[in-house]
Amino acid sequence: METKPSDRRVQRTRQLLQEALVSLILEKGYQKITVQDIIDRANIGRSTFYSHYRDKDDLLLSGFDELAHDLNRHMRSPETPESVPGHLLHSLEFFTHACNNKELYIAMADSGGGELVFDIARQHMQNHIEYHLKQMPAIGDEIPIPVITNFLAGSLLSMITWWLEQSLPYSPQEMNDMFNSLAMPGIRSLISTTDA
Amino acid sequence: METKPSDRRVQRTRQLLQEALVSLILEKGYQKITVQDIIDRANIGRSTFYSHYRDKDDLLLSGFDELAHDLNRHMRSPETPESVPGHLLHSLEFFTHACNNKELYIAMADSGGGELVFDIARQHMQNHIEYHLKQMPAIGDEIPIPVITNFLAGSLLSMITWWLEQSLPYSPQEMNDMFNSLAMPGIRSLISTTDA
DNA sequence: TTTGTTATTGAACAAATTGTATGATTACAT
DNA sequence: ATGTAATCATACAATTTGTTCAATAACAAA
Repeated sequence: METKPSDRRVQRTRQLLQEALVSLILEKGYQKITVQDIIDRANIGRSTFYSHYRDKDDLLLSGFDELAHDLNRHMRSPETPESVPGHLLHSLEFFTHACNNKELYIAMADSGGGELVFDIARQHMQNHIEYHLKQMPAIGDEIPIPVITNFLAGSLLSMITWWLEQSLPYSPQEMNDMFNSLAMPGIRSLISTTDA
Repeated sequence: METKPSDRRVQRTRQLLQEALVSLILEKGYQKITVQDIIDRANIGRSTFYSHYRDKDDLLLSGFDELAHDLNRHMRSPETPESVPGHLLHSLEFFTHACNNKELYIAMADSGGGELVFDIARQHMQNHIEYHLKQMPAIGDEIPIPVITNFLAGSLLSMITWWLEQSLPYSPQEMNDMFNSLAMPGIRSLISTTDA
């Protein structure tokens, strides 16, 4: 894939807008940001903004999309073996990715953009988690899969958010270990041990 | 506490506004609601609205406050014994309260008001959970209390939200049982069993 | 350098929304 | 019947939004 020559200007414009948005979120929170604020900081014309994005929301979500794609790329790279004893979810990838892109993550998690982004983030996580759950040894049917999935995605998302708000007081590995210590015993207890 | 005679009109106005907001949230989502929408539906004058509430947010949060107070009242009523074997958190109260006030809860959890309300809801839950955690037999210090608290509040909140979005497919008791099956094993594993 | 294409600019614009201020009107207790 | 307090209706300036359009700038190809 070659980038067309004329695309460079476009890309530069989009990047300036994204950066402006992120810095503004960290300053005053997403809700209070106005389109005028964004284009002022980015030095971009008003009509140019609206030729690229429909909305303020559109701009935010496009940034989130890139982030999600990047995360997916890291997820698929099989650096981590499939079955580490206690770590069945590859949750470490979430923590490290959040750590490596903390400004973006903090901006996303911060007041305002929240709700919009969180719904999508939870959906991503649930897809990922569901995939791993299905690879696990037979899980009893006492608790429906969607409930388990939601439980794991919710607690993981909550821990990551807390971690970001606290300015990353622990390493990704430590956070992941704690998450697994808290969340996985409940999951393991569901695995049918009747065949042993 | 007697309600002053002139307060009745005030109360009626406030209630009309609250109800209008809730019904509008369920229709179009909080974000897209305008103050004009609210006062139109409630048949309340513009200036009256602003004499009661500073904002759209203010109106939303005032409704949430009432809900939280009501929940606290139920929490304190000692109908449920302090130490049910597997249920150390009184999490059942959350589920039943959500069930009894589902319209309000759904409106609160629904797209838009989310972020605002969720921060406060999580804070309430964390306070409650922290109280219960401190009453538990010595918990090892491998995992800091705030992490545990956040984990529990996050997963509980996530499960309640999911439950509401799915239109209450299970009973409060069932939901609570599932939550405890998933969340508590991780907590129990932290309790120092060295003294047995 | 010249030419043609495409992105960006700047300004102006209507529409909608916000929060405030005002005097008239209503509800209600005494 | 009277007085107080809440509500109403309307108007208002200030922001914000998203669109339009002609002028300008960037850039590739000739």
